[in-house]
Amino acid sequence: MKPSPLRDQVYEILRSIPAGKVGTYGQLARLVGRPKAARAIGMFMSTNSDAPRTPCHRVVAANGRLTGYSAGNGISTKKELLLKEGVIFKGEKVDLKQSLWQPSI
DNA sequence: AAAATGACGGTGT
DNA sequence: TACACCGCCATTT
Repeated sequence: MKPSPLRDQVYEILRSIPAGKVGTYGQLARLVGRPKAARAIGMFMSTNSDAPRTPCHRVVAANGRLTGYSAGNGISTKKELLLKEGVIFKGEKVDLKQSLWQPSI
């Protein structure tokens, strides 16, 4: 993948999300200074080559829904991973109320 | 350079 | 709660 400063920055923040917690695309977008670039952030995840290194599976939609995953068996694998890390699920969605990552304020 | 694409978010009905 | 629409952004063709 071609190097992208913004992508690298997103990955760096993504690495700071602890196991058992999840972040949202919009949240990451905001942290990199592009509050409305959630969509672009999603593209960075899809093109991620650092799967094991970057916990891209800890990123979910703002409503807690798992919108995609490039590795394993897709959403299923992503859900299993999060569940295994201790993330609380509410049906098909993540219980953001308890598992939403809260960046340093 | 312009148009199309996609792992989004918010609002309205 | 479910579905439809619009707005936004970076990457790719």
